[in-house]
Amino acid sequence: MGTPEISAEVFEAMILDGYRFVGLIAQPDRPVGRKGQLEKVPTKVVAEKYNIPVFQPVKIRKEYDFVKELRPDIIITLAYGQIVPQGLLDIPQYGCLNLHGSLLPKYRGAAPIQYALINGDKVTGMTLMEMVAAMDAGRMYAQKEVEISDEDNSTSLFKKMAVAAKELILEALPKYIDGQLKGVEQDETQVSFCPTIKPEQERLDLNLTSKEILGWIRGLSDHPGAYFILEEKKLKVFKAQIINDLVSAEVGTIVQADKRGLVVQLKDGQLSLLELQKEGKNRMDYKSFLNGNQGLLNKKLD
RNA sequence: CGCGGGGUAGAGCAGUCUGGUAGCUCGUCGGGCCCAUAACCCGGAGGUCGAAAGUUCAAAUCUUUCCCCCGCAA
Repeated sequence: MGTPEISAEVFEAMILDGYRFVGLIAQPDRPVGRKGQLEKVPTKVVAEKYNIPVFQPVKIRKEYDFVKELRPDIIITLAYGQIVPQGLLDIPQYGCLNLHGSLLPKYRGAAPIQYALINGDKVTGMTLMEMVAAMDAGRMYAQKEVEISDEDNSTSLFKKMAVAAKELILEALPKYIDGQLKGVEQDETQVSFCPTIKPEQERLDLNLTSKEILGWIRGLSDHPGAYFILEEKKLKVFKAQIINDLVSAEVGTIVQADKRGLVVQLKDGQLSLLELQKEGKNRMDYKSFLNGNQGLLNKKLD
């Protein structure tokens, strides 16, 4: 069970490693883009390539009887996107395993990879765990750490996590089936959550510290992108760098706008904006942006 | 028929309302200045103005149709 690109990668790696799938469960295809055309979810593309049956129930909570007929030995889940009901968890004889994008018990929930960046973590990882009714609360069978570099953003970290997820499942699944993995209960005192990021959270809050703002920029880049407001319009920032801890102007003021950089004052330092996109325009580097947007010095972002 | 912005030199933009010599910033090439430079000065190259049709003496600009890109919403 899985839906987005990272799920598709791991799915295909398992197929190529010799695992036989009796079916794929994914979220329904959704209209994408301005034309509202339906686009196949990434895992579905892989499933069709290998002639694996695809199931896309609108509400898995109610529609899961078909799974009994598939007679799966085990169910593997990665970023499916719906809560899986107990009735479904009870079907496979070897149970249900979930690949989660954090080092549990930290970051239970929908957006663990983004939150690792938002919080400026240096390390995160994938956890292979038992699925239970409570979200991401089951026993842990194996983990694989992933280092986060300063250059990482959401896109690059997802790629690293996909690699880790492939390695983890291919190493650990045979051991699990042989009963070699005992599983460890999660330390409930260390649990933290990372709910879905809402659209209003994509707007950068000038009350935050420079590190926190940089975290949001990295966590939301390349998609959907975090933004400031400049002259009533959204100004997305995809890449930025903290250049010093000076405070020489009011927070939000553009203190430099020339070929050396486009720099905004934050409450505890100055942030150089490197890749931007104004509403209705293409994404570009700061030099191009400044060529077409002159006179920005001393203006304010909100 | 969901709402909105846009397509002009390699890049980013102005010019379109009010038709009349193709403009700005940057890059690039050549030269100069300097101990030196991403700084400064001088000069050059580089455009079928997204496409097609129409109106006009004359269209980047007005009319019509089409193509493509982006933001929002889903």
